[in-house]
Amino acid sequence: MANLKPAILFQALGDPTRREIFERLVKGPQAVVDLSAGLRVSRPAVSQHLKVLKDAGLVLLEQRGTRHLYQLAPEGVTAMRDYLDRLWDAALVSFKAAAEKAQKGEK
Amino acid sequence: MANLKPAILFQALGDPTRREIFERLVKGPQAVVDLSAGLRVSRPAVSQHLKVLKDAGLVLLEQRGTRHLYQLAPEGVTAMRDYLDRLWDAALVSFKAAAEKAQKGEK
DNA sequence: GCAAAAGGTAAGCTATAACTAACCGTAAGT
DNA sequence: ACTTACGGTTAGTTATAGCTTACCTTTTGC
Repeated sequence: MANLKPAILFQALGDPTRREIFERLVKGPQAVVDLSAGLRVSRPAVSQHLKVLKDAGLVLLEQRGTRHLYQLAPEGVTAMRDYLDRLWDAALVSFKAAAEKAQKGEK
Repeated sequence: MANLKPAILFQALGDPTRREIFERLVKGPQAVVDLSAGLRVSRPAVSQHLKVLKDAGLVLLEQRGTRHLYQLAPEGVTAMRDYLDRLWDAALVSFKAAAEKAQKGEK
């Protein structure tokens, strides 16, 4: 299935249009037509962006007849949050280590 | 100062090299020379990336003589986490709303 | 005062990401 | 069966992000 690798996730949300699509899906599942209405890019462009988001694991697809309903993928969001959390923790650790080292050095 | 707007933040971390630089700074403050050693891009490239990260508010600069020490900017990381948290909460809300609506509809 | 070290900036090149236009497939309605 | 709605895919174009090379400034050490 999806990678859920930070590299792919951040790159996917790095594009403004893609992030706008992503944010619109917060309100609930939406079809491609509804999404492209209100966006200043063509419908094929939206399709391409959705493919990127789906491959990244940020979005899920449910086909209802001809309508393709896209919605947020919880795992994608949590994966990014986890990444930032781990990063943050690691930063705190090395910050503490540096502080203690400085203490010893001053003694 | 820094924008701390999601658009800028995600775009900054969207680039692989930039994310690698960012992750290296987790271990603590580092100078440009040290950063570019081990990266397969030139030092000017690293400088340019650091400028982007700094403008985005993800990185702080402290000049010590000729050495420019870069370190993580806590606000940048927390800004991204907050963004994802809010997004997540909003998604939960609309999910609940949709579920209740479906309930009523089935009654 | 001069050389070396560190790093930012400018100019120019290149790869690629994002877009549109055109096309095709499929499901639903009449 | 024919038509309409919906949406994915391809081909081709263009803007730009990222890179290197070259250059300049500033600080430090001798």
